[in-house]
Amino acid sequence: MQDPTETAAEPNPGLVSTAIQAITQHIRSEGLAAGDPLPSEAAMTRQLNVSRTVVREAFRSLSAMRLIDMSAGRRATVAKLDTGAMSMVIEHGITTQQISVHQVYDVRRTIEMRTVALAALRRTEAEAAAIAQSARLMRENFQNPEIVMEHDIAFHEAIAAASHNPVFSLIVTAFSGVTRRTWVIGWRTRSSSEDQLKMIKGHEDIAEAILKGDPRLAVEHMAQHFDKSVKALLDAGIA
Amino acid sequence: MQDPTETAAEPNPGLVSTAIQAITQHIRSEGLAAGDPLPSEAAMTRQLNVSRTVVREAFRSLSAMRLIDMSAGRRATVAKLDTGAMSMVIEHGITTQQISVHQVYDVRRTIEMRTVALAALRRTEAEAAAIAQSARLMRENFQNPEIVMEHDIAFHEAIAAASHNPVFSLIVTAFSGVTRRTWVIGWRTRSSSEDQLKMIKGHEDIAEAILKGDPRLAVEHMAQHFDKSVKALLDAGIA
DNA sequence: CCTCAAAACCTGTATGACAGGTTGCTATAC
DNA sequence: GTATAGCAACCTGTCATACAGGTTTTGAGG
Repeated sequence: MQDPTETAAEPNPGLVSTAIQAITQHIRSEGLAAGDPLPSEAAMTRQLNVSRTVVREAFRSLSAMRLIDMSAGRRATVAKLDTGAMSMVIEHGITTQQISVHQVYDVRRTIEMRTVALAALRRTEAEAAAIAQSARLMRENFQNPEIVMEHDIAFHEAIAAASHNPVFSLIVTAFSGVTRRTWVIGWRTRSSSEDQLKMIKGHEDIAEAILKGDPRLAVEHMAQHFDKSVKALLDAGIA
Repeated sequence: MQDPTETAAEPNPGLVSTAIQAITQHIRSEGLAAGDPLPSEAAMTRQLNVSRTVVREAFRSLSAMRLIDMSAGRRATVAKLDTGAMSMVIEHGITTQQISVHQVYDVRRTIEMRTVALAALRRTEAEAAAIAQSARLMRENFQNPEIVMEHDIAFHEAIAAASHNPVFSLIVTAFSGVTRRTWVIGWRTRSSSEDQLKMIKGHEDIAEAILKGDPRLAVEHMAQHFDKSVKALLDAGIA
């Protein structure tokens, strides 16, 4: 906040940053959509009058953020919306202890209270079925934590998808990485199978409310689910 | 979901992806915090037994996501949490028409209904003052839309900061770019100065509720604010 | 018109070179 | 003994070139 170089762009733009901007600008001005091809590195090299090294680092940077897709031999293409970069930012915040798991859960709760309501209102039959399916698979595999976790994650992502707002999906999916790192901890604090099955029951309740198209009920069950999950993490000592 | 190469890592890892993982892994395993230095490119080159080109593209990619800071002559350092990458993802979604402004506003509304409540509960005196200050500056400059907009953005970011959850700040700030592109449109639909001042009054109401520490009232005013903003955008034909 | 192989083009990676910035050490001056 | 100036070592930024291997285009031959 005090350092102007912090808030403003870069003090020294640097050729690579310039190239990155040129590429994104190209996407914008040409009105490119997902899947459309971008200029080749050679073309960009001529246009910007810089070395291929610079252009390549720019392309690679955009690829790392999953804004473009690169593969050998083919020209880069505009990418479909993807969580890649967001996940990495969140992970980075966690591993460098700039954000806590608890804080992520608070955001998740806020968002999923909304996605579950929207899902109840907007879900297609297929989406309702997919959500219920994930819940069912959790129960069927409840002796194998790893598998239960994956279905749990799929469950929440399916609800986000059923909200029909890709921005919600984006954020929920970005948090999945964190979930993968902490889920088992929460599971273990549910010492008895009874507790574990009760937690799975919570998911089934949510799925049922979505199927019935009852947003109020869905929100209520989701709130309970999160309260229990957060409590489990707190009990395990996760700040 | 159907394509395994989509969810799993890359089909062909690629040396650069490997290097990126190695660097993030280094941060994790060494427990580095923001500001700590990373190995030099030369060191990484030796460790991974790849060319400097590859290592460099990896560093540059992480720099583009703002996970690390690079500058000439100095070794790269672990970066403070920054919105950079998230903003770019959102912008990319908007410009390639994979998400709509309306969808972003729906997410903003969801999140800011929460941040405003948390701010009312947790804000320090200084934070409450900063929020009120932004609202005041909006009124003082209300003839200059550009300036009003910047204070509007600062207002919402200040509220997010006062929630004391950096993840909320991260997301709210990531949306600011979208706001900058659409704000003026909403402003123009408020044809009369009276309407414009009424909108500014809404901000002052929010600031006051936060100062009073009344989350319920704050949420109520925030809800009204968003309802009006979204209506203004809809009137202007923004989907 | 179809098929298939070569050519043209593209990205992935490696190597070497040099400019310019940063840091730390050392030798000199005080 | 201490402070300082300057040099050496190291580091990143950019460029040029080369070649391997994948992809698309083209054109010749059937």
